[in-house]
Amino acid sequence: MPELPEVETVRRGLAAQVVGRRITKVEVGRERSVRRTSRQALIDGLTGATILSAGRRGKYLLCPLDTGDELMVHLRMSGRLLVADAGAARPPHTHVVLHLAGEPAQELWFVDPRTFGEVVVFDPDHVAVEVPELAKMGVDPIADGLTRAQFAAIVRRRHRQVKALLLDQHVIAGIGNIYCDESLHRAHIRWDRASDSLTPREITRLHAAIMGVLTEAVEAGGSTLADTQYVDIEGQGGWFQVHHRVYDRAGQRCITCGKADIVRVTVAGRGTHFCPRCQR
DNA sequence: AAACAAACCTGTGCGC
DNA sequence: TGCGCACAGGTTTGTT
Repeated sequence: MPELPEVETVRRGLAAQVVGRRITKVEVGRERSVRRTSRQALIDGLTGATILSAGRRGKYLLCPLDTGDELMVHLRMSGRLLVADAGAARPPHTHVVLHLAGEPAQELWFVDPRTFGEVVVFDPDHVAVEVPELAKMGVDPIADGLTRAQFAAIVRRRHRQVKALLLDQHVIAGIGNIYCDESLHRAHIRWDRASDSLTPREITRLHAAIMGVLTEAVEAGGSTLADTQYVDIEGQGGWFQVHHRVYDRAGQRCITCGKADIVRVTVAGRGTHFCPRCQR
């Protein structure tokens, strides 16, 4: 579910509400959410620790602790982080609860119906062993910055369908299905173009589209679809979905050209939305 | 190297 | 109203 803009919105919520607070107690309901290590490892690693900051790399949330360890949360498809007053009724599928010291006492809930997401505490000195994908992650367009020259090198160096390339977290970190389709539409490029066939002008357009879409989506607090699955740490939805031009608009008239209908195809199991007239 | 299918799970929305 | 199927913001693994 959440892509870079949604995870960044959650990160900002953590920075505003959770950073600086001490974790007084940890509850783990469903062990699957902490499967990378164990229930006990999470409890031992977090109890008594203070959260020093809230960072993000791609779709990974990373919070250094005063113990020297680091808290990592990945929301995957259906994960949510919510802050609530201590003792408040918890929603279904609340698998991890961190009790936060302070006035008022609050709780940070990890809620995840599909249980693809995970919570883990790791030692950053052993990141390559404990969270190996972090070491292999590509450039984050917002956190790291991504210049046109860097982007040009990335697309020219490989021969891949451009959609698959944009979704590959080892290459560029943070773009998911929504923002991929929206960026390709904004750049007027079809999903199945070979990355090394893009002209310099197309590379310029696509780079600008990615940076623009992601930046605007972060400013909008991300996208909350009809199922209202994604919400920020206070339970509020984002509103970038009102700017979607292709995602989830199959069969509807293209807003850009006004002359063709949005087409949806399945590529590698992912719904792919585009305008056959605008994108070539 | 690149592309696809399946796997991991639960919930929802749709057609019948 | 109920049933069964398709599908969902992600990532990994195995197979062509």
